[in-house]
Amino acid sequence: MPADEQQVPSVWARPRPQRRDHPALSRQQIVSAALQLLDTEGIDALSMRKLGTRLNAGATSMYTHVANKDELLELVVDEVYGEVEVPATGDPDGWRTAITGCAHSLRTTILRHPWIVSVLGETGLAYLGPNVMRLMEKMLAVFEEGGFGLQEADQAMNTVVAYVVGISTSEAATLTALARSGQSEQEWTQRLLPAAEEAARDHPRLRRLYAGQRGRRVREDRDDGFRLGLECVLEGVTARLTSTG
Amino acid sequence: MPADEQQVPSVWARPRPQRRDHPALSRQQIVSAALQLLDTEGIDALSMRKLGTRLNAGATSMYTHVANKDELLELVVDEVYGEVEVPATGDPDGWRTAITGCAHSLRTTILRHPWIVSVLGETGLAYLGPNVMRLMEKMLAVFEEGGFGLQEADQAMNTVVAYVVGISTSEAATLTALARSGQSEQEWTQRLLPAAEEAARDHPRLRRLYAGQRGRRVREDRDDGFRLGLECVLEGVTARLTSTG
DNA sequence: ACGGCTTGCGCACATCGTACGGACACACGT
DNA sequence: ACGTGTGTCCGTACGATGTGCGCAAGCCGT
Repeated sequence: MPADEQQVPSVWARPRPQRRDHPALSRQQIVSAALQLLDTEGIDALSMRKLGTRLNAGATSMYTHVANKDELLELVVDEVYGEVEVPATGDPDGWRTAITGCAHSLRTTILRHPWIVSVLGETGLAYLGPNVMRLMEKMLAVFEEGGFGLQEADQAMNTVVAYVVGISTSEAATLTALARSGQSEQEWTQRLLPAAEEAARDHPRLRRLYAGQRGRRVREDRDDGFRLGLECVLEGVTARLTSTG
Repeated sequence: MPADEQQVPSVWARPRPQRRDHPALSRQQIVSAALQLLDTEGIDALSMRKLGTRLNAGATSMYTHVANKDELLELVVDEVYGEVEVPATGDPDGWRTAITGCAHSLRTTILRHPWIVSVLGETGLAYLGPNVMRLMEKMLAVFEEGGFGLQEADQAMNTVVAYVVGISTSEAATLTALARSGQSEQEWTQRLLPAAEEAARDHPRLRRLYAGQRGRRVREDRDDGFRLGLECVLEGVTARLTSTG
């Protein structure tokens, strides 16, 4: 070993890359990094090793802060639910606009993190994360202030959320497929349309439907469809679950 | 032994374990075996190797009939959608009962194959499988016979399906978690309830809700909730998308 | 000074999807 | 009769994954 090894400190002499001045990793950091990785590269790209590298950490270092990958995903999902906004209601008639706002916020949140729908089927919504609890409580509050009883508020919430999640699942799957294809939405639909028309050969109604929307069905159409469907759901909820409806 | 023993020749005389008289594996066989494996052991248990073993085949033999695992999953999903029944409508007012029946069939189909919801987020509903196409066409037909225009029928179908898929996603996730825990539904909820109440500490409405359903929320309640929500959705669809509503 | 506690990490293992090339049985042109 | 495909099956191998285990190293109370 040379004497002047301090000049270019050899790996051995290095004063340990300041190890434990304070914990270099935290659960929150891990969750944030995972969220970012998921958003930029999709769900298939999330591996513990890659996540570790992002955090200048070893692959298995996360296991001191998180039990396993599934638990990490649950944490990230709850983090995402924290982004959903529930407008406050002023007057008793404001519940419908508040819930409408909440539904839109939920949808855009899901579409901002499209990978989430391939995790929902495993965690469900009933896993008791704090942000999910907060969201549910707020929605229940809105319905109650709107004159719903607790049971009816619960039923209404479940119905609305189911609709939003259902629509968003299908939309998010489309978004993911589109992102994976690397094409623009125009190219993608143009390339897919012949196959769709072929598959609809024996189905006249589907053929008419496709023909009617040749090249369309872009974001604005999906937004309108969502809005209209939501109005249907709220209409029915009003009619069946309130006395004033 | 009869003279025509060539019909059942001895094992040794048999002309090679009939290799290529006709292909030993078929796409349909593979899909069926995969479906059975998924139903009995869940989505994590589906690996190409295990599937091969089930079929007395090598691990990579399936790739002559199926491009890759994702494509296999798409095929299985379409197979499952083939189980959904759409009752026929006689009179123009029958659309609502027909769609109700279809919605129930869709839900029970999903709950019979709970793993499917963790695949829906990747394939979506718009992947053009023949059974999905047939299902959509039938639903559109029911709505059209009920007096809906094509656009309105499409909108109504999307709304109803979204609601059903949304509800079923959450229910299927619960079922999967329950199956993984290996406990009975009673044990499971009993064990989870303290955690739920703890998580609801700062959320009075959720606390009341949990208190009100101590130990309940079993299958009958979920069925009733689904039915009621579906009525809401159909009510709104009637009101907003038909002229007669 | 010393021993426990917490945090991070290198290594190893089992398992996964699947690319590749060979083997085998048939169909067919010559 | 004999090559020459052609379609089917599988043994092997490669890279990647989740994660259990044990060690190292700083920190803290004694």
